[in-house]
Parts: sequence; C-alpha cells; structure tokens
Amino acid sequence: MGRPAQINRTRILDAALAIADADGLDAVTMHAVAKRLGVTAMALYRHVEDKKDLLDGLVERLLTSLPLPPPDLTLDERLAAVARNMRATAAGHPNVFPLLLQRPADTPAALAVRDAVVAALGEAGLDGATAARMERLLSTAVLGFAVSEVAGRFAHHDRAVLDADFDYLLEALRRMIDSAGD
Amino acid sequence: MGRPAQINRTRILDAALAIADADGLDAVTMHAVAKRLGVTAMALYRHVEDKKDLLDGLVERLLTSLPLPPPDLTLDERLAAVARNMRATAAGHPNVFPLLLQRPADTPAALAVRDAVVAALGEAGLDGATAARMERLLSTAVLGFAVSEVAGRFAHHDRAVLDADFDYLLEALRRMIDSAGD
DNA sequence: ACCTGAACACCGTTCAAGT
DNA sequence: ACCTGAACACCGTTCAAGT
Repeated sequence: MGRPAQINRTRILDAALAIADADGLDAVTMHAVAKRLGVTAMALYRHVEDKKDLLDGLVERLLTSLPLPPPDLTLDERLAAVARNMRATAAGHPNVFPLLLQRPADTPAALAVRDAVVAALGEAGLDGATAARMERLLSTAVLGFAVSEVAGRFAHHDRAVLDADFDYLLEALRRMIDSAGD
Repeated sequence: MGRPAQINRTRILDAALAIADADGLDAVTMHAVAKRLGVTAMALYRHVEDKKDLLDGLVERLLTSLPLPPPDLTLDERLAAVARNMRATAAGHPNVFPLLLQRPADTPAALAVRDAVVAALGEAGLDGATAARMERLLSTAVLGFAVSEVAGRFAHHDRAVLDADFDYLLEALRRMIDSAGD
C-alpha cells in the first residue's frame, strides 16, 4: 500500500517559485526546495525527473498564470492586453522570467498563449503564415523588452521612461500588424 | 621577483569561450578552464575576480568582436549592418550570446555599440531622448530575436523562414525610426 | 509507494605553503 | 609574483534500505 504522498509536483513548483522570487534562480537547489517542504532532496526525484524538469515546470507555471484576453476585445486591445500581461508577469517573477526566452515555445501553456494571438491575427484577416510570423515577431519583441527590463539591462532608467518605451513599442507593433494585412 | 605569468585574462577568456562554444555554458567551470590552460583552478583567481567576472568577460569579448558599421553608410544601412552583425555573432557563439540580454548595457564595449547607433540616429535628425529610446527598442528587438533563435525558442522552423522573419523585423524597425523623425 | 541515509563525483572558493 | 595542495561547504544524482 504505502503511505500517502507528502509532496507532489505542484507543491514542489510552489516552493521552487517562492525561493526563486525571494532569493534568485541560483538559490533554487534541490536541497533548498526539499528543505522548504520538510523533506530530503532525494524525495523530489519521485515527482520531477531532474533539475531541468523542475525549471521547465517553473516556466510552465508562469505561462499558465498568464491571463488570456477576452475574445470580445478588438485585435489591438487583445494584443496590447497579452503584451501588458507578459510585462506584469515578468515584474512579478523577475528571476524566473528570463528563462522564457530560452526554451522552445512548444509546451502546452506556451502553445495556448501563442494560439490565442495567432487566432486574433487570423480573425483580423491575416493568412496563416503571416499570422504565425507576426506572432513570432510580436512575442520576441515583448519578451525581449520584458526580459531586458527585469534582468537589469535597462538599469539606471526611470520607470516612467520605460513605461513610455513600452507604449512606443506597442504602437510600432500595431503599425507592423496593420501593414501586414495588405 | 617571481616568475613570469603563465596565464593572463586574455588566455583565460579564450579558453572559456572555446569551452562554451564546444560544450555549453554549464561546461565552463573554473576547473575545466584551468585544465585547458594546464594550471589548477586556483591559479585563475589571480586574473579574474570570480566566476561572475569570468562570464562578464565573455560577454565583453562578444561585444568587442562585433564590427561597427563604417560611418559612410546611410542610416538604414548602418542599422541593418549592426543588426546583421548581432545575429551573426549570436550564430557564432550560441551558448554565450543569451547572456547579453541579462547584463546591464553599461560596460565599455556595450557603450561603444550603443553610441554608434545613437550617433547614427542623431545624424538622421532625431533629438537625443528619441534617439536613445529608438536605440533601446532597436537593440531589444534584435537581441530578443537573436537570442530566441540560438536558444531554440524557434526550433522546428526552417532557416529560410527565420531569415524572412528577420528581414521583416528590420523593415518594421526601419518604419519605426522613420516615423519617430516627425 | 514513498521517503531516508549514505555515498559519489563534482562545484566555487579560502588559505597557507611553496618557488 | 605566481602557482599549488589541501580543505570547506556545497551541488545534482545514484542506490540500497527502511516503513
């Protein structure tokens, strides 16, 4: 029979995210995560494959927490909402967020976000290949900005300046989408 | 007196870059770098402060190797040249390049690249604040794309598709710059 | 079935010692 | 001045053992 599990994947990811948010990605060690759960490091291996799998889970967690825009918004509003939610998620988890740019965007949660954007672009009249291309450029620009911001590449810049940068970026992306419709 | 140094910062960075290119960033350990130079790990500490300093040196090395565009080119040509050189550097050092997005852009080599772009934008008639903003958005988009590409976020996409994506991105950035001149 | 304890091969870094 | 050897506190991961 065996006793009921004391820990599970969800609790492990909760603990890992809390440690990452508080003390940085380097502080997320198997030992530290286990300690926070009152268990030995080796106990984690029944619930995650290895450390890489744990970090993948963290990325997936961030993507899952990203609210998708309501479909009754206009295209522009939907794209702006996704972009702003991305930036807010980055601000909420600055130590984990940079990993988003470094993993293949083909996990379930990543696909959900991507498909929402591609669908919005399709509804607006772009053909499939163009919609897919715009989505790649859109996500690249927004992720690049959000990562730059939280990873400190824009250190020494006021919040107001970066907010204006972001608005300008959204406007430029809007124009890119518009001109792709021709 | 003491004997002449067997190693120096340059040789250490050469070795570290070679290891990173061949086997990934995780393979760049103090022990591995030292071994490649025929010394013990502890010998490195006379020439680099610590491991973080070594990685910073690697980033600086990449930026230093980036050719700056000849000033006789037009604005568009200069910006496209910087962007293409960035992408080529990423392709040449795919394991180290992602670090570029994660460090403050205020080292000497980073400033040289930035100033070249800001100067080009200034010559084209943008005021200082606007030129600085355009440079941030430009570098963010190009770095974001190059990092996405080498870190595997665009895995499963043909080279031809990504080349076309990049051309499209350059065109969108060109339009952003043009409209900023008003 | 789930977790522990002991162990292994590493890691970055320190310090005192050698030449 | 420069490098080594020994050591420390960690790290991810394995395996056999406990309940």
